Amino acid sequence: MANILIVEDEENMRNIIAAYMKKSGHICYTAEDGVDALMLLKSNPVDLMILDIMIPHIDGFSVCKVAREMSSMPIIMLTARAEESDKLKGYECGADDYTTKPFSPKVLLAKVNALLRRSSFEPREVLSAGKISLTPSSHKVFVDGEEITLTHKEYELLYFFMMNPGRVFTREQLLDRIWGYDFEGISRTVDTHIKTLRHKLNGEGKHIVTLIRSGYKFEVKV
Amino acid sequence: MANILIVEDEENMRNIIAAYMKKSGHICYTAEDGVDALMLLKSNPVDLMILDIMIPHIDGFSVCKVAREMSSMPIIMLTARAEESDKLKGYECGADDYTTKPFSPKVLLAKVNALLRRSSFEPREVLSAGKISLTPSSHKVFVDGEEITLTHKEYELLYFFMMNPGRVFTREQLLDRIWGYDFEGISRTVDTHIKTLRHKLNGEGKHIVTLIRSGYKFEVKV
DNA sequence: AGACTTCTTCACAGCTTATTCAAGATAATA
DNA sequence: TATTATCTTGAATAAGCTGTGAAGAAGTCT
Repeated sequence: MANILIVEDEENMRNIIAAYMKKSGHICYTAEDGVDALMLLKSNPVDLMILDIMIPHIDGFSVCKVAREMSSMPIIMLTARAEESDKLKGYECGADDYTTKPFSPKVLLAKVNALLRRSSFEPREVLSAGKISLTPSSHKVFVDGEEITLTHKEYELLYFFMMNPGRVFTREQLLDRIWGYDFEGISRTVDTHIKTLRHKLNGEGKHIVTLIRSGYKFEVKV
Repeated sequence: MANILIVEDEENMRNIIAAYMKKSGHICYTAEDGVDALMLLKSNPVDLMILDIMIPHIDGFSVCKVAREMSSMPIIMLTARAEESDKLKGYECGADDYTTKPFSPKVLLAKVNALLRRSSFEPREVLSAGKISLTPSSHKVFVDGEEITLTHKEYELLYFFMMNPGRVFTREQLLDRIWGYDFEGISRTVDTHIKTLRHKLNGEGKHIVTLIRSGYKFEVKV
Protein backbone atom coordinates (compact mmCIF):
# COMPACT_ATOMS: atom_id res chain seq x y z
CA MET A 1 0.00 0.00 0.00
CA ALA A 2 2.55 2.53 1.13
CA ASN A 3 6.15 3.01 0.08
CA ILE A 4 8.31 2.28 3.08
CA LEU A 5 12.00 2.95 3.38
CA ILE A 6 13.85 0.72 5.83
CA VAL A 7 17.25 1.97 6.91
CA GLU A 8 19.13 -0.64 8.91
CA ASP A 9 22.66 -1.96 8.64
CA GLU A 10 22.10 -5.46 10.00
CA GLU A 11 21.02 -7.52 7.07
CA ASN A 12 19.04 -9.99 9.07
CA MET A 13 17.00 -7.39 10.88
CA ARG A 14 16.42 -5.53 7.64
CA ASN A 15 15.05 -8.61 5.96
CA ILE A 16 12.75 -9.46 8.81
CA ILE A 17 11.26 -6.00 8.88
CA ALA A 18 10.91 -5.91 5.12
CA ALA A 19 9.21 -9.29 5.12
CA TYR A 20 6.62 -8.14 7.62
CA MET A 21 5.92 -4.97 5.74
CA LYS A 22 5.63 -6.76 2.42
CA LYS A 23 3.27 -9.28 3.90
CA SER A 24 0.99 -6.43 4.79
CA GLY A 25 1.03 -5.14 1.23
CA HIS A 26 3.59 -2.36 1.52
CA ILE A 27 6.34 -1.66 -0.97
CA CYS A 28 9.79 -1.67 0.62
CA TYR A 29 12.99 0.09 -0.21
CA THR A 30 16.00 -0.76 1.89
CA ALA A 31 19.17 1.10 2.68
CA GLU A 32 22.08 -0.01 4.81
CA ASP A 33 23.66 3.31 5.57
CA GLY A 34 22.86 6.99 5.78
CA VAL A 35 24.14 7.89 2.34
CA ASP A 36 22.09 5.17 0.70
CA ALA A 37 19.08 6.33 2.63
CA LEU A 38 19.36 9.92 1.48
CA MET A 39 19.85 8.88 -2.11
CA LEU A 40 16.78 6.69 -2.02
CA LEU A 41 14.78 9.43 -0.36
CA LYS A 42 15.61 11.80 -3.16
CA SER A 43 14.73 9.52 -5.98
CA ASN A 44 11.75 7.62 -4.62
CA PRO A 45 8.33 8.44 -3.30
CA VAL A 46 8.60 7.39 0.34
CA ASP A 47 5.54 7.47 2.55
CA LEU A 48 7.14 6.29 5.78
CA MET A 49 10.65 5.59 7.00
CA ILE A 50 11.90 3.11 9.56
CA LEU A 51 15.29 4.36 10.60
CA ASP A 52 17.99 2.78 12.71
CA ILE A 53 20.15 5.31 14.50
CA MET A 54 23.47 3.46 14.52
CA ILE A 55 24.19 3.25 10.83
CA PRO A 56 27.39 3.85 8.88
CA HIS A 57 28.46 7.13 7.27
CA ILE A 58 25.66 9.42 8.40
CA ASP A 59 23.80 8.66 11.60
CA GLY A 60 20.06 8.27 11.91
CA PHE A 61 19.48 11.60 13.62
CA SER A 62 21.00 13.46 10.71
CA VAL A 63 19.11 11.42 8.16
CA CYS A 64 15.94 12.17 10.10
CA LYS A 65 16.57 15.89 10.08
CA VAL A 66 17.26 16.00 6.37
CA ALA A 67 14.22 13.86 5.62
CA ARG A 68 12.05 16.16 7.69
CA GLU A 69 13.07 19.07 5.56
CA MET A 70 11.97 17.39 2.39
CA SER A 71 8.76 15.73 3.49
CA SER A 72 6.35 15.19 6.31
CA MET A 73 6.45 11.41 6.14
CA PRO A 74 6.17 9.56 9.45
CA ILE A 75 9.53 8.43 10.78
CA ILE A 76 10.06 5.59 13.22
CA MET A 77 13.44 5.50 14.91
CA LEU A 78 15.00 2.20 15.90
CA THR A 79 17.78 1.76 18.39
CA ALA A 80 19.39 -0.56 20.85
CA ARG A 81 19.82 2.16 23.44
CA ALA A 82 16.87 3.09 25.59
CA GLU A 83 18.36 6.24 27.02
CA GLU A 84 15.99 9.07 27.64
CA SER A 85 18.29 11.67 26.11
CA ASP A 86 18.39 9.65 22.90
CA LYS A 87 14.65 9.45 22.76
CA LEU A 88 14.33 13.16 23.25
CA LYS A 89 16.88 13.78 20.57
CA GLY A 90 14.91 11.55 18.26
CA TYR A 91 11.70 13.45 18.80
CA GLU A 92 13.55 16.72 18.43
CA CYS A 93 14.79 15.66 15.03
CA GLY A 94 11.20 15.23 13.98
CA ALA A 95 10.70 11.52 14.55
CA ASP A 96 7.22 10.25 15.24
CA ASP A 97 8.13 7.22 17.24
CA TYR A 98 11.14 5.80 18.99
CA THR A 99 11.30 2.03 19.28
CA THR A 100 13.97 0.21 21.24
CA LYS A 101 15.41 -3.12 20.23
CA PRO A 102 14.51 -5.83 20.72
CA PHE A 103 11.01 -5.26 19.50
CA SER A 104 8.24 -7.34 18.09
CA PRO A 105 7.89 -7.03 14.33
CA LYS A 106 4.15 -7.37 14.75
CA VAL A 107 4.01 -4.37 17.02
CA LEU A 108 6.21 -2.46 14.59
CA LEU A 109 3.79 -3.23 11.80
CA ALA A 110 0.89 -2.07 13.95
CA LYS A 111 2.74 1.18 14.61
CA VAL A 112 3.47 1.64 10.95
CA ASN A 113 -0.16 1.24 10.09
CA ALA A 114 -1.26 3.55 12.88
CA LEU A 115 1.13 6.23 11.67
CA LEU A 116 0.10 5.83 8.06
CA ARG A 117 -3.51 6.18 9.10
CA ARG A 118 -2.60 9.22 11.14
CA SER A 119 -0.52 10.85 8.43
CA SER A 120 -3.64 10.81 6.33
CA PHE A 121 -1.78 8.64 3.92
CA GLU A 122 -4.30 7.05 1.75
CA PRO A 123 -3.53 4.66 -1.01
CA ARG A 124 -5.88 6.64 -3.11
CA GLU A 125 -5.84 5.48 -6.67
CA VAL A 126 -7.82 8.35 -7.99
CA LEU A 127 -8.63 11.79 -6.66
CA SER A 128 -11.89 13.32 -7.68
CA ALA A 129 -14.00 16.40 -7.24
CA GLY A 130 -17.10 17.19 -9.19
CA LYS A 131 -16.45 16.08 -12.74
CA ILE A 132 -12.70 16.14 -12.31
CA SER A 133 -10.74 12.99 -11.69
CA LEU A 134 -7.01 12.62 -11.43
CA THR A 135 -4.97 9.44 -11.27
CA PRO A 136 -1.62 10.07 -9.63
CA SER A 137 -0.10 6.85 -10.89
CA SER A 138 -0.53 7.77 -14.52
CA HIS A 139 -0.75 11.56 -14.20
CA LYS A 140 -3.98 11.52 -16.13
CA VAL A 141 -6.73 14.02 -15.61
CA PHE A 142 -10.28 13.69 -16.81
CA VAL A 143 -13.03 16.24 -16.87
CA ASP A 144 -16.46 14.81 -17.37
CA GLY A 145 -14.96 11.64 -18.77
CA GLU A 146 -12.77 13.44 -21.31
CA GLU A 147 -9.05 13.31 -20.80
CA ILE A 148 -7.39 16.71 -20.76
CA THR A 149 -3.70 17.35 -21.15
CA LEU A 150 -1.96 19.44 -18.59
CA THR A 151 1.59 20.64 -18.54
CA HIS A 152 3.73 19.50 -15.67
CA LYS A 153 3.27 22.60 -13.56
CA GLU A 154 -0.43 22.61 -14.15
CA TYR A 155 -0.61 18.99 -13.13
CA GLU A 156 1.40 19.59 -10.00
CA LEU A 157 -0.77 22.51 -9.08
CA LEU A 158 -3.97 20.55 -9.53
CA TYR A 159 -2.54 17.53 -7.73
CA PHE A 160 -1.48 19.67 -4.82
CA PHE A 161 -4.87 21.27 -4.60
CA MET A 162 -6.69 17.99 -4.78
CA MET A 163 -4.48 16.50 -2.10
CA ASN A 164 -5.32 19.44 0.15
CA PRO A 165 -8.93 20.23 -0.52
CA GLY A 166 -10.53 23.13 1.26
CA ARG A 167 -7.30 24.57 2.56
CA VAL A 168 -6.26 28.07 1.68
CA PHE A 169 -2.78 28.67 0.31
CA THR A 170 -1.14 31.99 -0.31
CA ARG A 171 0.75 32.57 -3.54
CA GLU A 172 3.95 32.41 -1.54
CA GLN A 173 3.05 29.03 -0.10
CA LEU A 174 2.23 27.69 -3.53
CA LEU A 175 5.47 29.02 -4.97
CA ASP A 176 7.30 27.50 -2.08
CA ARG A 177 5.66 24.11 -2.12
CA ILE A 178 5.19 23.58 -5.84
CA TRP A 179 7.85 25.69 -7.43
CA GLY A 180 10.29 25.25 -4.58
CA TYR A 181 11.38 28.84 -4.51
CA ASP A 182 11.79 31.29 -1.77
CA PHE A 183 10.25 34.00 -3.75
CA GLU A 184 10.95 37.56 -2.85
CA GLY A 185 8.65 40.26 -4.05
CA ILE A 186 5.56 39.80 -6.08
CA SER A 187 4.95 37.44 -8.94
CA ARG A 188 2.00 36.83 -11.17
CA THR A 189 3.25 33.39 -12.09
CA VAL A 190 0.81 31.59 -9.88
CA ASP A 191 -2.08 33.63 -11.23
CA THR A 192 -1.19 32.78 -14.76
CA HIS A 193 -1.01 29.08 -14.07
CA ILE A 194 -4.29 29.21 -12.21
CA LYS A 195 -5.77 30.92 -15.21
CA THR A 196 -4.71 28.28 -17.70
CA LEU A 197 -5.60 25.49 -15.34
CA ARG A 198 -9.07 26.89 -14.84
CA HIS A 199 -9.41 27.29 -18.55
CA LYS A 200 -8.40 23.71 -19.26
CA LEU A 201 -10.69 22.43 -16.56
CA ASN A 202 -13.43 24.14 -18.46
CA GLY A 203 -16.56 24.55 -16.39
CA GLU A 204 -14.92 22.75 -13.50
CA GLY A 205 -12.45 25.55 -13.02
CA LYS A 206 -14.86 26.87 -10.45
CA HIS A 207 -13.40 24.43 -7.95
CA ILE A 208 -10.39 26.68 -7.69
CA VAL A 209 -11.60 29.53 -5.57
CA THR A 210 -9.86 32.87 -5.22
CA LEU A 211 -9.76 34.43 -1.79
CA ILE A 212 -8.77 38.00 -2.28
CA ARG A 213 -5.71 38.89 -0.26
CA SER A 214 -5.47 35.34 1.03
CA GLY A 215 -4.72 33.18 -1.97
CA TYR A 216 -6.49 30.22 -3.49
CA LYS A 217 -8.19 27.08 -2.34
CA PHE A 218 -9.70 24.05 -3.98
CA GLU A 219 -13.31 23.37 -3.09
CA VAL A 220 -14.58 19.88 -3.75
CA LYS A 221 -18.21 20.83 -3.86
CA VAL A 222 -19.05 23.61 -6.27
CA MET B 1 -1.77 25.14 22.67
CA ALA B 2 -3.83 21.99 22.54
CA ASN B 3 -6.59 20.70 24.77
CA ILE B 4 -5.44 17.47 26.32
CA LEU B 5 -7.56 15.00 28.21
CA ILE B 6 -5.72 12.90 30.75
CA VAL B 7 -7.52 9.79 31.91
CA GLU B 8 -5.74 8.15 34.82
CA ASP B 9 -7.02 6.89 38.16
CA GLU B 10 -3.86 7.37 40.22
CA GLU B 11 -3.99 10.92 41.41
CA ASN B 12 -0.27 11.33 41.69
CA MET B 13 0.46 10.15 38.20
CA ARG B 14 -2.35 12.29 36.83
CA ASN B 15 -0.93 15.39 38.44
CA ILE B 16 2.56 14.78 37.21
CA ILE B 17 1.40 14.32 33.64
CA ALA B 18 -0.85 17.36 33.82
CA ALA B 19 1.97 19.47 35.24
CA TYR B 20 4.25 18.56 32.34
CA MET B 21 1.62 19.27 29.75
CA LYS B 22 0.69 22.58 31.30
CA LYS B 23 4.31 23.62 31.44
CA SER B 24 4.44 23.14 27.70
CA GLY B 25 1.43 25.40 27.20
CA HIS B 26 -1.30 22.84 26.80
CA ILE B 27 -4.69 23.03 28.46
CA CYS B 28 -5.51 19.94 30.53
CA TYR B 29 -8.71 18.23 31.45
CA THR B 30 -8.47 15.26 33.78
CA ALA B 31 -10.71 12.29 34.38
CA GLU B 32 -10.24 9.45 36.84
CA ASP B 33 -12.48 6.87 35.29
CA GLY B 34 -14.01 5.86 32.00
CA VAL B 35 -17.38 7.47 32.60
CA ASP B 36 -15.80 10.79 33.51
CA ALA B 37 -13.66 10.55 30.42
CA LEU B 38 -16.56 10.02 28.06
CA MET B 39 -18.51 12.86 29.63
CA LEU B 40 -15.59 15.22 29.25
CA LEU B 41 -15.05 14.11 25.68
CA LYS B 42 -18.62 14.98 24.84
CA SER B 43 -18.65 18.40 26.36
CA ASN B 44 -15.15 19.66 25.64
CA PRO B 45 -12.99 20.27 22.60
CA VAL B 46 -10.25 17.66 23.08
CA ASP B 47 -7.29 17.57 20.71
CA LEU B 48 -5.40 14.65 22.20
CA MET B 49 -6.06 12.05 24.87
CA ILE B 50 -3.68 10.26 27.22
CA LEU B 51 -5.51 7.19 28.35
CA ASP B 52 -4.70 4.66 31.04
CA ILE B 53 -6.13 1.25 30.34
CA MET B 54 -6.80 0.07 33.87
CA ILE B 55 -9.39 2.57 35.00
CA PRO B 56 -12.64 2.10 36.92
CA HIS B 57 -16.08 1.59 35.37
CA ILE B 58 -15.20 1.48 31.68
CA ASP B 59 -11.77 0.30 30.61
CA GLY B 60 -9.38 2.22 28.40
CA PHE B 61 -9.88 0.07 25.32
CA SER B 62 -13.58 0.82 25.31
CA VAL B 63 -13.06 4.51 25.91
CA CYS B 64 -10.60 4.50 23.04
CA LYS B 65 -13.06 2.87 20.67
CA VAL B 66 -15.82 5.29 21.54
CA ALA B 67 -13.49 8.27 21.24
CA ARG B 68 -12.36 7.07 17.81
CA GLU B 69 -15.91 7.13 16.63
CA MET B 70 -16.38 10.73 17.59
CA SER B 71 -13.09 12.23 16.57
CA SER B 72 -9.72 11.57 15.00
CA MET B 73 -7.71 12.97 17.88
CA PRO B 74 -4.43 11.23 18.64
CA ILE B 75 -4.70 8.78 21.53
CA ILE B 76 -1.81 7.62 23.67
CA MET B 77 -2.46 4.51 25.76
CA LEU B 78 -0.77 4.04 29.10
CA THR B 79 -0.41 0.77 30.92
CA ALA B 80 1.61 -1.18 33.40
CA ARG B 81 1.52 -4.33 31.29
CA ALA B 82 3.93 -4.69 28.44
CA GLU B 83 2.31 -7.70 26.86
CA GLU B 84 2.36 -7.85 23.13
CA SER B 85 -1.28 -8.87 22.87
CA ASP B 86 -2.26 -5.79 24.84
CA LYS B 87 -0.29 -3.52 22.58
CA LEU B 88 -1.86 -5.03 19.52
CA LYS B 89 -5.28 -4.62 21.09
CA GLY B 90 -4.47 -0.97 21.75
CA TYR B 91 -3.53 -0.29 18.17
CA GLU B 92 -6.60 -2.17 16.99
CA CYS B 93 -8.81 0.12 19.03
CA GLY B 94 -7.36 3.02 17.12
CA ALA B 95 -4.65 4.17 19.51
CA ASP B 96 -1.68 6.00 18.07
CA ASP B 97 0.83 5.02 20.69
CA TYR B 98 1.18 2.55 23.49
CA THR B 99 3.40 3.54 26.38
CA THR B 100 4.27 1.23 29.23
CA LYS B 101 4.77 2.38 32.79
CA PRO B 102 7.08 3.43 34.17
CA PHE B 103 7.81 6.06 31.58
CA SER B 104 9.55 9.38 31.49
CA PRO B 105 7.17 12.34 31.51
CA LYS B 106 9.59 14.18 29.26
CA VAL B 107 9.41 11.48 26.65
CA LEU B 108 5.65 11.43 26.97
CA LEU B 109 5.56 15.16 26.32
CA ALA B 110 7.79 14.75 23.29
CA LYS B 111 5.43 12.06 21.98
CA VAL B 112 2.45 14.29 22.57
CA ASN B 113 4.02 17.08 20.60
CA ALA B 114 5.10 14.75 17.82
CA LEU B 115 1.58 13.40 17.51
CA LEU B 116 0.04 16.85 17.56
CA ARG B 117 2.39 17.90 14.82
CA ARG B 118 1.57 14.75 12.92
CA SER B 119 -2.16 15.05 13.33
CA SER B 120 -1.83 18.34 11.47
CA PHE B 121 -3.18 19.87 14.61
CA GLU B 122 -3.58 23.53 14.05
CA PRO B 123 -3.99 26.18 16.71
CA ARG B 124 -7.59 24.99 16.80
CA GLU B 125 -9.32 23.23 14.03
CA VAL B 126 -12.48 25.16 14.46
CA LEU B 127 -13.22 28.14 16.65
CA SER B 128 -16.74 28.59 17.83
CA ALA B 129 -18.91 30.86 19.89
CA GLY B 130 -22.65 30.75 20.05
CA LYS B 131 -23.84 30.02 16.54
CA ILE B 132 -20.62 31.21 14.98
CA SER B 133 -17.97 28.79 13.84
CA LEU B 134 -14.77 29.56 12.00
CA THR B 135 -12.29 27.17 10.41
CA PRO B 136 -8.87 28.74 10.04
CA SER B 137 -7.56 26.28 7.48
CA SER B 138 -10.24 27.07 4.94
CA HIS B 139 -11.12 30.58 6.11
CA LYS B 140 -14.75 29.58 6.32
CA VAL B 141 -17.21 31.15 8.68
CA PHE B 142 -20.62 29.79 9.49
CA VAL B 143 -23.44 31.41 11.39
CA ASP B 144 -26.13 29.02 12.49
CA GLY B 145 -24.95 26.52 9.92
CA GLU B 146 -25.03 28.97 7.03
CA GLU B 147 -21.75 29.95 5.47
CA ILE B 148 -21.19 33.68 5.30
CA THR B 149 -18.61 35.43 3.17
CA LEU B 150 -16.28 37.88 4.75
CA THR B 151 -13.68 40.08 3.19
CA HIS B 152 -10.11 39.55 4.20
CA LYS B 153 -10.05 42.27 6.84
CA GLU B 154 -13.36 41.19 8.28
CA TYR B 155 -12.09 37.65 8.49
CA GLU B 156 -8.90 38.71 10.18
CA LEU B 157 -10.78 40.80 12.65
CA LEU B 158 -13.14 37.97 13.56
CA TYR B 159 -10.31 35.47 13.72
CA PHE B 160 -8.36 37.73 16.01
CA PHE B 161 -11.33 38.21 18.30
CA MET B 162 -12.10 34.53 18.44
CA MET B 163 -8.53 33.67 19.22
CA ASN B 164 -8.63 36.15 22.10
CA PRO B 165 -12.08 35.84 23.57
CA GLY B 166 -13.06 38.06 26.44
CA ARG B 167 -10.10 40.38 26.06
CA VAL B 168 -10.59 44.06 25.46
CA PHE B 169 -8.67 45.75 22.67
CA THR B 170 -8.46 49.44 21.97
CA ARG B 171 -8.82 50.67 18.41
CA GLU B 172 -5.13 51.44 18.41
CA GLN B 173 -4.29 47.89 19.44
CA LEU B 174 -6.52 46.47 16.74
CA LEU B 175 -5.01 48.76 14.12
CA ASP B 176 -1.61 47.76 15.29
CA ARG B 177 -2.17 44.03 15.42
CA ILE B 178 -4.48 43.51 12.46
CA TRP B 179 -3.68 46.38 10.18
CA GLY B 180 -0.07 46.54 11.18
CA TYR B 181 0.02 50.29 11.38
CA ASP B 182 1.28 52.63 13.93
CA PHE B 183 -1.66 54.84 13.58
CA GLU B 184 -1.39 58.39 14.70
CA GLY B 185 -4.49 60.35 15.44
CA ILE B 186 -8.00 59.07 15.22
CA SER B 187 -9.50 56.71 12.71
CA ARG B 188 -12.96 55.35 12.32
CA THR B 189 -11.70 52.48 10.21
CA VAL B 190 -12.04 49.94 12.95
CA ASP B 191 -15.56 51.06 13.72
CA THR B 192 -16.60 50.66 10.15
CA HIS B 193 -15.24 47.16 9.91
CA ILE B 194 -16.87 46.24 13.19
CA LYS B 195 -20.11 47.53 11.78
CA THR B 196 -20.03 45.40 8.66
CA LEU B 197 -18.81 42.39 10.56
CA ARG B 198 -21.64 42.67 13.06
CA HIS B 199 -24.04 43.08 10.23
CA LYS B 200 -22.79 39.97 8.41
CA LEU B 201 -22.84 37.97 11.62
CA ASN B 202 -26.48 38.82 11.78
CA GLY B 203 -27.95 38.18 15.23
CA GLU B 204 -24.59 36.87 16.42
CA GLY B 205 -23.03 40.28 16.06
CA LYS B 206 -23.83 40.72 19.72
CA HIS B 207 -20.69 38.73 20.55
CA ILE B 208 -18.69 41.79 19.62
CA VAL B 209 -19.16 44.08 22.57
CA THR B 210 -18.38 47.77 22.58
CA LEU B 211 -16.76 49.16 25.68
CA ILE B 212 -17.13 52.86 25.47
CA ARG B 213 -13.84 54.67 25.80
CA SER B 214 -12.02 51.34 25.90
CA GLY B 215 -12.55 49.56 22.63
CA TYR B 216 -14.08 46.23 21.76
CA LYS B 217 -14.07 42.68 22.99
CA PHE B 218 -15.46 39.37 21.84
CA GLU B 219 -17.70 37.57 24.32
CA VAL B 220 -18.24 33.88 23.75
CA LYS B 221 -21.44 33.66 25.72
CA VAL B 222 -24.11 36.15 24.70
C1' DA C 1 20.57 24.25 -34.56
C1' DG C 2 15.69 24.75 -35.39
C1' DA C 3 11.01 24.09 -34.12
C1' DC C 4 7.94 23.64 -30.49
C1' DT C 5 6.30 23.61 -26.00
C1' DT C 6 6.14 25.46 -21.50
C1' DC C 7 7.11 28.99 -18.11
C1' DT C 8 7.54 33.69 -16.57
C1' DT C 9 7.01 38.60 -16.84
C1' DC C 10 4.50 42.68 -17.62
C1' DA C 11 0.95 46.24 -18.16
C1' DC C 12 -3.57 47.53 -17.57
C1' DA C 13 -8.64 47.09 -17.35
C1' DG C 14 -12.18 45.89 -14.30
C1' DC C 15 -13.61 44.96 -10.00
C1' DT C 16 -13.50 44.28 -4.97
C1' DT C 17 -12.24 46.00 -0.68
C1' DA C 18 -10.64 49.60 2.50
C1' DT C 19 -10.80 54.19 4.21
C1' DT C 20 -12.59 58.63 4.96
C1' DC C 21 -16.09 61.78 6.12
C1' DA C 22 -20.18 63.78 7.87
C1' DA C 23 -24.44 63.25 10.02
C1' DG C 24 -27.46 60.76 13.18
C1' DA C 25 -27.75 57.91 17.49
C1' DT C 26 -26.40 56.72 22.03
C1' DA C 27 -24.29 56.92 26.27
C1' DA C 28 -21.85 59.55 30.00
C1' DT C 29 -21.66 63.72 32.81
C1' DA C 30 -23.17 67.41 35.60
C1' DT D 1 -32.58 67.54 31.29
C1' DA D 2 -29.09 69.82 28.81
C1' DT D 3 -24.50 69.24 27.27
C1' DT D 4 -20.71 66.87 25.63
C1' DA D 5 -18.11 63.00 24.33
C1' DT D 6 -18.35 58.57 21.92
C1' DC D 7 -20.12 55.30 18.82
C1' DT D 8 -22.78 53.78 14.57
C1' DT D 9 -24.05 54.16 9.97
C1' DG D 10 -24.30 55.06 5.07
C1' DA D 11 -22.39 56.99 1.11
C1' DA D 12 -18.50 58.71 -1.52
C1' DT D 13 -13.80 58.14 -2.66
C1' DA D 14 -9.41 56.03 -2.75
C1' DA D 15 -6.55 52.13 -2.78
C1' DG D 16 -5.37 47.60 -3.90
C1' DC D 17 -5.90 43.03 -6.05
C1' DT D 18 -6.83 39.77 -9.60
C1' DG D 19 -7.66 38.24 -14.42
C1' DT D 20 -6.05 38.42 -18.90
C1' DG D 21 -3.63 38.56 -23.19
C1' DA D 22 0.56 39.13 -25.33
C1' DA D 23 5.42 38.77 -25.64
C1' DG D 24 9.83 37.32 -24.27
C1' DA D 25 12.75 33.62 -21.89
C1' DA D 26 13.82 29.11 -20.90
C1' DG D 27 13.47 24.28 -21.81
C1' DT D 28 12.75 20.04 -24.78
C1' DC D 29 12.78 17.28 -28.49
C1' DT D 30 14.31 15.89 -33.18
